[in-house]
Amino acid sequence: MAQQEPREGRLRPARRLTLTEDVYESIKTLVMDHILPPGERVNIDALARELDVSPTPVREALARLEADGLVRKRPLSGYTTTPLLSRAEFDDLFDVRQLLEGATAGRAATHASAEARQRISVEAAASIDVEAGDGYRRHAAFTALDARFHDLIAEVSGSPLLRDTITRLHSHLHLHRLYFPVAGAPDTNTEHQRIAAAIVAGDAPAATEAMRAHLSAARERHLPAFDQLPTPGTPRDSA
Amino acid sequence: MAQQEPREGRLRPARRLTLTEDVYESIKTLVMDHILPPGERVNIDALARELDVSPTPVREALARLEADGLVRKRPLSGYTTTPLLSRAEFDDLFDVRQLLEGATAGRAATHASAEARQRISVEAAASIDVEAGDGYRRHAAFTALDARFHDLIAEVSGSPLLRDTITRLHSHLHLHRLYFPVAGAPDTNTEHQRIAAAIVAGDAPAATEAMRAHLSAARERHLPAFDQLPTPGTPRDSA
DNA sequence: CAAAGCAACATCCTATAGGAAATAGGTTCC
DNA sequence: GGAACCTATTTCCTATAGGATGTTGCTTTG
Repeated sequence: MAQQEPREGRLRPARRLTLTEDVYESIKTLVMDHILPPGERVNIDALARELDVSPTPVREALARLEADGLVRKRPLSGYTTTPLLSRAEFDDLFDVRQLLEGATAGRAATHASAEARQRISVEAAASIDVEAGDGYRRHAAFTALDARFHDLIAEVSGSPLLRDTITRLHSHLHLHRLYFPVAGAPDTNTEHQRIAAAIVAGDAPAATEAMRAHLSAARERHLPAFDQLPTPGTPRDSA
Repeated sequence: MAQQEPREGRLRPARRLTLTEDVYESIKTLVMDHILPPGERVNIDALARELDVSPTPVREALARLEADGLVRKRPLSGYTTTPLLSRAEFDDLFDVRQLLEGATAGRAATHASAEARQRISVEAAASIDVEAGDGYRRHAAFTALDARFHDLIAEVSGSPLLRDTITRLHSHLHLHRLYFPVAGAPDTNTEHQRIAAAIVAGDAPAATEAMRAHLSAARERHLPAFDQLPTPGTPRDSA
């Protein structure tokens, strides 16, 4: 576990309405940031002690996270964090992203309000100031910005179902290797601006194509992560 | 006291490995079959008594169902079953289905094994014997058959992620009005066979188009359900 | 007669305890 | 020396009890 705070400091910042909700967000962050390593066993009691709550809300939060695909539950053996994406799963993910997000970009170009187009344009332009910060911090900021841009387009597409589906997919993306050098930030910004321009211009086919090209390029940028680190596939999936 | 003997009639047929899993399936069936009406409050204790288990596994199952979108949880007010789909949500659902399932049909046509094509062909042909049975029984059988056909194509498409996504969508479809006269069974069979033929022939564009046309027709067939019954939108969503 | 305030109720949420199963380690036998 | 068996520990899973909160119905007042 290796969590520094022994007892007094709580992980969750402020009580929301229900404790379970807070625990859910806390564990989700733990998994997303790989503080709980992928493929690792998750001890319910230990986690409950760590968060200073009873096992019950932890169990409930874990059940939700299982449906989200962030943890797995083997019937009589407890929970484990979902293993890292294999090369095949990663390719599959980006295939589906191209399909879904290409559609959202096209829909956004077709029927989006003027105010929405403005927001997209601003968001794409704001991608510049990511240069600040260093290392992990910089990477986290970049990832968050990218996620926000894609989610914004999904929101504007006018299909709540499509947006939810894509959001779910993005959670899976975080199961990818988080700590690999992100070299293509400038390229990403350029591609984002191309997409934004097509949407603002109302050119649906161009927006779709720009999005698909962006995702294709992003896939290529992520690819080296599979060669330079050990255990490319599922580390300890003994099921 | 842990292994309680079968008291009265139990809802779940046979213990799987974990009690929570059984409870999850039981509640899911209850919601799918509208035994728990859409938009209705779900009492945890009452449900636990009904299933003859403690509230804990019920709570855990409900958490999973919430992630599935079958129930909603209002922070300090308990769980409610998801309201019936509104017209807009229904249209949205079929838009996304056309996008996703059109893709699966095309992919199936492109790269599916000979054995898989055979299975699809058989499944499409087997759609005939639905004529037996009466009323609810017949409708349930037809729905199950339709779901199996679509799932089979998704499975053969070679994209696990796409298949999972579609499966999740189909759960939402069951939130639609379950008890409306299904008049277009023969049409459905014909359309299914057209799709199957295109996949067997390896014609991806034709398979995609056939699937999209099928879903478009199915949408039209379902449409009257919105006119002949009360509360077309969200009945009691006071959030 | 309507609206606001109050009180009782029902329900959810959290905590704790005990039983059952699987895993891991050591020992014994081949 | 290796493999299988047995035992002990750890962990999960289920059940029950108590505190806190939202909701509902009734009464009272304008």
